[in-house]
Amino acid sequence: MTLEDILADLRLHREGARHAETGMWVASVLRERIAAGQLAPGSKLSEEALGEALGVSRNTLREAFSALAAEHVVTRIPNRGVSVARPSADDIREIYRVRRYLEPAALAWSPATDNTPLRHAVERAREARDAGSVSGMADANQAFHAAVVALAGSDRLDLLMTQVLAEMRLVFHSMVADTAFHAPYVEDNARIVELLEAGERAEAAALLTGYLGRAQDQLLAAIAEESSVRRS
Amino acid sequence: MTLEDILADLRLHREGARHAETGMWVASVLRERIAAGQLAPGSKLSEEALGEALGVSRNTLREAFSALAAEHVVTRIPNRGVSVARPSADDIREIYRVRRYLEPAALAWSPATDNTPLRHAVERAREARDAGSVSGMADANQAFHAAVVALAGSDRLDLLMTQVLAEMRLVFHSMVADTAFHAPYVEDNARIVELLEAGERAEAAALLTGYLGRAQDQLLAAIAEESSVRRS
DNA sequence: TTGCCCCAGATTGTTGAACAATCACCGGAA
DNA sequence: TTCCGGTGATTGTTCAACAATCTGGGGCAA
Repeated sequence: MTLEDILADLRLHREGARHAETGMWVASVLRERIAAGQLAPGSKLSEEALGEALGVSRNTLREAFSALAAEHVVTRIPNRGVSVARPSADDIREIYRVRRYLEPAALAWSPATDNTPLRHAVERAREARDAGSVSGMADANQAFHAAVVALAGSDRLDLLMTQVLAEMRLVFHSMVADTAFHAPYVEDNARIVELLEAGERAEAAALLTGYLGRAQDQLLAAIAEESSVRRS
Repeated sequence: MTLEDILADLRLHREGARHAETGMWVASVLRERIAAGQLAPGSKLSEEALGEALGVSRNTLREAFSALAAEHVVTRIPNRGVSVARPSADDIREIYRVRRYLEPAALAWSPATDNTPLRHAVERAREARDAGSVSGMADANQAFHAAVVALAGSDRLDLLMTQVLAEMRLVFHSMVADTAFHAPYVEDNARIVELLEAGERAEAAALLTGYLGRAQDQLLAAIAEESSVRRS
């Protein structure tokens, strides 16, 4: 799908939401498109073209860009505009740095709460794996990790995790996704839920920490591969 | 100092910073004023008055407001404008929820690094305490907790902590600050550094967790007191 | 008097056009 | 080839206007 097609598609969304929060509405539309991979990492987002497509003024569009830039969904370079973020190796390291503190802490120190969301995510991941759906597995996995952080019951931490997971989606979009990457983690997640329900919080946290370290290394290797291919 | 004085003072700052990042410049000026307590919690920030005072258009000012609202420094109510945030009891609970996960995690799981910033903050706090400077103690304490999170080496977590601490300053501004509140924590912080240097990370984290819980309870009690006084 | 509706004034939300500043590209000179 | 300078395109910022919404108060009925 070319960028022209995307713009044409966006033109169809130009209904409601006039006045009061138009900027945020634009931001959510773009966020959605980027998360779905319709706007590939690195794509330049022209103010004029997008504004015309969404039926919104450049000023309002700019407000949306500011919000997305704060979320690292989009990269803004002064006088050169914004483009869909393309996470670097350093970005991946930073993402996992955040996750390696947030997720084990939530597992280890949260008050006992309902963890059906965790079990549900594991179940969905198994179904997706058995159906051979890569995107299904990725989605279920994201839901699992979001649920882990949600144990802490903090809106701020949930928001941070949401943003980090959105950036993770960008990472996946800029590399080839295959079943082999996601599959092993399905049962790791299941094991974490077991440990958590057995009250072995420290062990659950330790397992998760190790697993996040391995995932990071795998991604970094894949990214290195990818970029050397791109160079050749 | 009346709001009129503040505006007059701001008018003097209208030099440089034309083009390229004016919006962020305005945001930083406001952030500074709010952190210093010159703009009290609850103050309404009129677009027209502020824009005129800073010599900046309403559109640019709006961009600054968006940034500050994302940081919870300012509260934005649609069609009713923005005002300096006045943290509620729930906000305080949320702040401490974030801190009770972030800070112990940084203590417990960070790679061994240089912790002279921690020692330095403790030293500054002791000096401020001995000099009877409440604001000095508050500043040193904030520096200590920022340094704790900085152990993790994550820009994102640092940023989150910075925002949380900025909100803490607002909490202090909306209540009477006294020496008795800050003093006991000076030696607690010193003890945490000792434990950390002795390699007793888990103990350091546990001490911090308990201390944060107590601080939260104290603040909630103080806020309840304050608001009942305000009502009478 | 008390409570409610509705209206005018003020403020915010959004737009479109304009100009300044900066960048990317391209052709010519050494 | 490499460097330099101009030119067009895009972004950064301002301004003025209008639409939408809120606030406060006056009049009206109970």
